[in-house]
Amino acid sequence: MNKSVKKPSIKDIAKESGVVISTVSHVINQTKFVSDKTADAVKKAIKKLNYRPNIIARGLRTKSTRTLGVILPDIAQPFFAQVLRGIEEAARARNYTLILGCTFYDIYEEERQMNAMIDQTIDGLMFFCGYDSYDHIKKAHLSNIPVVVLDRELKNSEIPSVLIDNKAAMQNAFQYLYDLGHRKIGFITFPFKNQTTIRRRYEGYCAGLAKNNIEYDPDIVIIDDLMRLDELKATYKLIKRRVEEKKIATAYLNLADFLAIGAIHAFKEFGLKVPGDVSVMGFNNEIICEFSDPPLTTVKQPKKIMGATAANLLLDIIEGKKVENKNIVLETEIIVRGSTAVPK
Amino acid sequence: MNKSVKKPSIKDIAKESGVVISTVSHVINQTKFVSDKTADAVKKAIKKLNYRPNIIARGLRTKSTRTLGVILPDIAQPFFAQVLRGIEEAARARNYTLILGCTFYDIYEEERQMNAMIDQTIDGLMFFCGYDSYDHIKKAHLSNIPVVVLDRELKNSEIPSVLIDNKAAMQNAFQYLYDLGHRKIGFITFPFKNQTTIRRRYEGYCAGLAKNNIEYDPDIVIIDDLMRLDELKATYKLIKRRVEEKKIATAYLNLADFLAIGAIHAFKEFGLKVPGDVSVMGFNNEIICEFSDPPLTTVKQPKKIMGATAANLLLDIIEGKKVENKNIVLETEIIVRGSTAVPK
DNA sequence: ATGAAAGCGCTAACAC
DNA sequence: GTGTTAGCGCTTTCAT
Repeated sequence: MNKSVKKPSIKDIAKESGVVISTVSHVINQTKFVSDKTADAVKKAIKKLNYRPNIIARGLRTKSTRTLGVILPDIAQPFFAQVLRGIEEAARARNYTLILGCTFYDIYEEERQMNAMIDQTIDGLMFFCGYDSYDHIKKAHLSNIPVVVLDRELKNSEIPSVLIDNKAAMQNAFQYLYDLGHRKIGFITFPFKNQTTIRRRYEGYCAGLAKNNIEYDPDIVIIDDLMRLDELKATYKLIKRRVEEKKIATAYLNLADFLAIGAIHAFKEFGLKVPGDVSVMGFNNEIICEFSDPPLTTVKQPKKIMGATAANLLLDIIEGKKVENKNIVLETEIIVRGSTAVPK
Repeated sequence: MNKSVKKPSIKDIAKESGVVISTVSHVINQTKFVSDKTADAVKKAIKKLNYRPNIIARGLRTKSTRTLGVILPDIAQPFFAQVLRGIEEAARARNYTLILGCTFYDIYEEERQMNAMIDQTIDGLMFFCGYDSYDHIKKAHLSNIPVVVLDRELKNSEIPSVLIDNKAAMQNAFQYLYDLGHRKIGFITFPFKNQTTIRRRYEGYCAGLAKNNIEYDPDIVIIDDLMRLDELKATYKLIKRRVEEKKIATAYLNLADFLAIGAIHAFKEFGLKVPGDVSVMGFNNEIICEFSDPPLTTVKQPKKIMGATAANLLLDIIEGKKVENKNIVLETEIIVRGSTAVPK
């Protein structure tokens, strides 16, 4: 039916070029000197049979597959997708392939997939944790498989990490609004039980209050799990109540851009002008910020750079390069667009 | 320094449990009956030494790695991320792992990465093509590696595919606007040289015109490469000119949601009300549609289902199941939100 | 400069 | 029901 031929192996090349397989191996890997004449013959045979070495077999010998594992909660979230893009480019530039696993914020999946990847003898692992449970990561690290954690820092451990200073970034955002003249600054977030990244941003908000001697006002802090990406309505309801009760700040910081945009929708719906009546600020600088009306002022995370930095750090470790700093903190930046202004 | 021990192999388990390695293999793979007693001993040893089989070695023997390759242009685009999510879930449910490659619309990368994956002896390959060049895919298919193509159909080939009917979907969208009362319906798109998916949508627009006996009016068709995701300004400029020249339709279909949202921004900027003065319709039903102001009426593609369908199709083929339909066309649906209305 | 051969960890055919 | 063994495709040590 199909004239498809078995993939040629190193043996076939040896036979074709009249040498022995180890010689073929040496010309492929340039691991020993081979005379030009034989080398040419081998190369010709390789081309002729369209031979490419079997990475699996090589991996079995060398214990390296030039493959990196990436575990993250949900590829459909733009933040992860962007970071992954940075990882992908960096890995590719150094000739590594990526294996991807999504955990959907399931801690058991995290561990299960990690083990599955280790079974594949990946050369290293990059981790976005869904929650603050790190035992499995520490286990991997202890059994000598190189790990880099993203977007989180594992205190009191030797585990390398790449992240931003979420607290400082949010405090800067607070200060930006304060310096604009705002004194009633609110905060909108998910709950942060067991999720350090979220908690750190909240701490940044609180630090901003403290620094400027403003008292914490629960009326203008919305902490609710209902405001999921697909639950714009919940955000409406939460904000509607505050508007009706006139418990509204002159400006709101948000855990993330899409929360901010949900809030903007709600404010507009209830007759408040953005930024005229209320300023709104996001976090992450997703593409969506530019498409919002008004465009969203936000805190920019260097997402692609974060990915590339982590990948290169991991590869440096794998390749035994000397790395001076294993806990890299990247800079953030406030991107001013149209959703913030001086208060009335 | 580190007390880390070599990973146990099947030999270690054999020794520990006092049997021979093939027996261990049989209890692991349940490939032959083993007496309860020995099986228990083996299982105990496995647990004790925390043994997990080396997938690489197994792959070398069995020619199967339970790994699927996915090649797509850019993971940071929500459409691909969503489809990938469907792939991931389906693959995981059937105990397969994913390898990911991004090509960034580089046709050489497509082929390079495909080959790299085949070297890894993946069990099958899923492909989003950046352009209409399929030779490398056909080559893979001919050398018997199972392939499924997404979002595109390879006419006159045996290659399985999963996609929507882009032409019909866009024509339906046209009809929706027509039935609303619109007679001047415009179209905004990227150029579609060598990109079938885009061209099919354009054809759907034209078919809608033809079906309703409306003449093609170049004044209200915008075909331009400048309107990239990060180029909101280009969209402004393109639309501004039309507004100034009063060459504006009462409704616009768009190749994709973000183009539609860019258009909405521009229209609003130039004093036109959406949907009062002009209706706007997107394509894809990204999350962003809900966050737009007004929320965007659009054509929904079943993205996760597309991914899952493709993954299951591929796995059925790999596992030798009988599949009746290798070219699956999924249904689309018009999602009505606030950006469309009857014309004034 | 090239060849022979062991062995990575596993599966599967075959023998007992 | 369990054991023996060949071999997947490759790298690498050692001989020549």
